[in-house]
Amino acid sequence: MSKHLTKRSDNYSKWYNELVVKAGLAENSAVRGCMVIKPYGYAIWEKMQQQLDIMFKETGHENAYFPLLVPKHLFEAEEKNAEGFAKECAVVTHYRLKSDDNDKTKLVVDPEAKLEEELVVRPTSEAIIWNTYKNWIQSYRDLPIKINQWANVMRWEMRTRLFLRTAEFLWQEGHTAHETKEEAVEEAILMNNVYAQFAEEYMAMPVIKGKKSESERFAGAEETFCIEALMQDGKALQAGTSHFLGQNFAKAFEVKYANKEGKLDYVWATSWGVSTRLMGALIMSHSDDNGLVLPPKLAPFQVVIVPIYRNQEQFNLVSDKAKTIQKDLQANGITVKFDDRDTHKPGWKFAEYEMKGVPLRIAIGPKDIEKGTVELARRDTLTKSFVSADDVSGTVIQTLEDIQKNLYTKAHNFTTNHTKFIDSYADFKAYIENEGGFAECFWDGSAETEELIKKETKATIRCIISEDDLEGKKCMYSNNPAKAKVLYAKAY
RNA sequence: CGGGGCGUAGCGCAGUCCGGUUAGCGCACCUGCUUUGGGAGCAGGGGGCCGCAGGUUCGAAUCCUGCCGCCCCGACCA
Repeated sequence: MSKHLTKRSDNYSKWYNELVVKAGLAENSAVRGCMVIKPYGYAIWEKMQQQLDIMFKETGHENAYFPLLVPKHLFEAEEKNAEGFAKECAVVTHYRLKSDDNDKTKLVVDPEAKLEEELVVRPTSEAIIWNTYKNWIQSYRDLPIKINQWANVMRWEMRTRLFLRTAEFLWQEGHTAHETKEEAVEEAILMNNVYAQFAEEYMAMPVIKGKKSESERFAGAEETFCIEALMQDGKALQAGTSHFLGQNFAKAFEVKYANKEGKLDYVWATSWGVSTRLMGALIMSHSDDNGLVLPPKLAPFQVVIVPIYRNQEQFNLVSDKAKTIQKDLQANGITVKFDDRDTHKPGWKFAEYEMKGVPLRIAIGPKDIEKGTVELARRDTLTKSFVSADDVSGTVIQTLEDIQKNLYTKAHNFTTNHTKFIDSYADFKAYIENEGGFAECFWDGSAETEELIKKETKATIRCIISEDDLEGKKCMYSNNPAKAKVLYAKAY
């Protein structure tokens, strides 16, 4: 492993790519656009999953699993959804290989084994799920259905980047069915709020909640709610989306229920998801030129203990102390790794855990044993202090809380400092070009304005913040009466 | 799919223009000794179908042709 990471100020994108690899989170694989998520990276994803799963269950959802492959006729049933995803679908056309007649060591697709109907590798699961819900729903007594699935999906993207955009990615997708429009809208908003809460409390990442403009909406949705986060390079990252699907899928799949009056009606739907892209968001929100910085609530281990010693006798002494502290911390619910490997030196370990973003490091050496102290090093501030070995747990618990808060505060200040209200297009262009960040602006609600601004500046409407109090407000671009206050930014 | 670049050890690269001993360097790896409070030092060692397939030549990593793959910039996107 090389010693240094490219600096963010030199090349942000290179910094990110190197960081993901050097911190042991993920790497590119032999499959185009698909990544291998390595154990340390997967451990973070598991932490995210565990917490989200708890939150989904608290809001009344159950997990289930639907097939990876979707028959083409089902996939095309909801027109807009099909059209939106058609360009990036992997398709299974055959079910068998055979050895090549010209070269027995090679395999070729057996032309005899062509499928009568192609199977689409799911880019999202609405189709297969709604086709299933059709069989599950007859009466209002069958509603609501609130299901989540943890799965992989595939979207054949042109250009991929580890975690931010890969051809295959892991995510969760919630799919719910409701009696009324109001209930479905409420559900979509609720889940967007759950995402926002997760981002802020666990990822320590401030987000802006809003809804998408029509052009940025999910294919097949009536309304898309989203959370947007600002990365350190001033670009926005869509961190989660929650869709109110209206009756579009119910109509496409003929999902009707008998209501309390005995009349048949189409059900109302939502879907919502967050993906391994959250890993990218987490990495970019807090990390620095020394490597990853993780919030304590999502770190695979919150504390690492590094022993320092010259000989076996010292090691035994230090190791005893370390194990006592480790047990005590574990008893307090803190995850601790004691790195007693003799194959690497302390300095190497310090650098390594800094790269991996472990929130707190405890070093214990002969001097500490003498003085009854340990050295405590914070990853977020890179500061070190000596604390009494008698109450390490108390100090650690307090410090971990501080770190979690500090990361949020830092990110929040960054977002606030890089969010500007702008009402002149000239200022807007200069801001997007030179500073980067969120721009709050009034918008006339037209797709033309949106499109032109995108063409001229590469900034897009990340979300609509509000549609109230627009009396006398003018669109920054067209000067026409404003229909909404929106957030613009260049996006990932 | 348009424009640019690159394929040489696990990783990062030099060598290619101008063909010529045994293909080299850094990191990593292995062995030994000394080390261990911020990525240790010295000594020794292992590892290459030079992207693939043809061609030119006495001789090809180097020249020619074709193919494949990857990266970057655009269009597309959670």
